[in-house]
Amino acid sequence: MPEGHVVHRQAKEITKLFGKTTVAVDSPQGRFTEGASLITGSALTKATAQGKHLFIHFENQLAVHVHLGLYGKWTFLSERVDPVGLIRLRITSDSACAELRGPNACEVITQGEMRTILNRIGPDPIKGDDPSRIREKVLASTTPIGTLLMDQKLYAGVGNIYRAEVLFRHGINPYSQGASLTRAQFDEIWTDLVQLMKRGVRSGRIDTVRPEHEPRAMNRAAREDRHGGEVYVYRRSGQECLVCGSMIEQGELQGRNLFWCPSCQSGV
DNA sequence: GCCATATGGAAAG
DNA sequence: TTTCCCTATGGCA
Repeated sequence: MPEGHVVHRQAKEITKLFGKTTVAVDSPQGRFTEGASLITGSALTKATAQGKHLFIHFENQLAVHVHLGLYGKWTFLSERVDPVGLIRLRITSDSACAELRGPNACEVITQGEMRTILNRIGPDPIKGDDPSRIREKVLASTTPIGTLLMDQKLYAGVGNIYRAEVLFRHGINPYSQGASLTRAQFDEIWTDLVQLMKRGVRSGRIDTVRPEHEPRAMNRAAREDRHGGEVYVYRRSGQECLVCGSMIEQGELQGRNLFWCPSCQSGV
């Protein structure tokens, strides 16, 4: 259940474990048996990520496109073991084994199909992409910024946690229209996402609390939640804001949980 | 055992 | 805007 930073880590891990290796691919669950037959025996060259999409490239020019969705999960092992649960895709080499459960998407695609997918995904802060092509769209939009941030055609890799946290860090109300932001605010948000998400790639967790608020945040995340990081508002509704002490609020936007501080994020 | 929940996204209406 | 799909887990009987 990752946001973009985790997918980038997984791409690196898969490349490290299996890059330039001829692997065996199978589907213990059975739903990817046909796809597996198209690539097993071909050398895995590398894995790459754009936003939350993962691509595992093979020497025969085919690739496996994986999107984890809400439930998907990779497990990396040093050797193949008896399958536990429903394993859609399994990659095995002499020295490693990767198991994939519950993905939203797991399919073999051609180079052309990969381009089609990449073309509909927006710039990715983690890759250092240029946000200029989405700046005017956001600044002209009557849609809430809290919705725009979750739109993968605009902000590739941003999920519910980064959305909530970056808006808090800039004092922006999630319901403010994109058009109500200044150009400077757009740029601040983007720059901050680049830093936060790159840090997430390095650490494997989402930490958004600034050093000066760190003492109040210490160990809260570990006690309160299991997403594995220290945050200001995500899943902290009903608790005190780490900055001003107000109660964090919870709402819903596009069917997803939304968290914000009504005091710190009262303005645009 | 049963139920609610989850860091998503696409299809259906 | 609602429904559906994918799977595992934790809380509660």
